[in-house]
Amino acid sequence: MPGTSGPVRPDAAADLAGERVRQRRKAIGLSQQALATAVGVSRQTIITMEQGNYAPSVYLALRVAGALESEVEALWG
Amino acid sequence: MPGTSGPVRPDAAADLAGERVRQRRKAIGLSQQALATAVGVSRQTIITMEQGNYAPSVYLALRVAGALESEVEALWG
DNA sequence: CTTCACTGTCAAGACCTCTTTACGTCGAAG
DNA sequence: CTTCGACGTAAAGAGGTCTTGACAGTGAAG
Repeated sequence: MPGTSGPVRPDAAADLAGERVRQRRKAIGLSQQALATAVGVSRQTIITMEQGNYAPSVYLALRVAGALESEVEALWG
Repeated sequence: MPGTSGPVRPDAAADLAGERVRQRRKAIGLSQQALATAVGVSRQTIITMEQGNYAPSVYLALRVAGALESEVEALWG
């Protein structure tokens, strides 16, 4: 019983994905709302995602990576 | 209200990811149980994943991609 | 025929993703 | 000082992920 239940979360190390997403978003010049709209989710979702300690679905991750002109492995790997 | 709620799922087209995972797993020569153990989840999770219509967390996707010597974008993109 | 590995189905339960609404702060204008 | 955009927090609710355990079908091997 790894996590006992619930979505698979980040391994040991920290959850740096959120910070990477935030930096990439700012680099692209998008507001949280703009990114949210671009990937089709609520602003809350983006906020939570950047806050870390959050495991989005692969599909959301793929969309975000796309909107940020990056790759899933680069942001969450 | 895109999906109204719940994890972001695949867009329009079919959910071919499951089939890709299955083919890659067999190509590598792993049983569902072996893959499950390798990525640290239950066999049920692998079964459901190959069945399609399922949106794993990015982290699980990354582990599966790793175990199958592939990439997230290649399997779920 | 019995055994065993592999695959699949069903189901209850714990924890989580994502939504919507509402409210609070801060800095940059006007 | 008021307004507005961008960010943050809180909280309730629908629906999903992942777990465990039990049970069943298939094909290969003894």
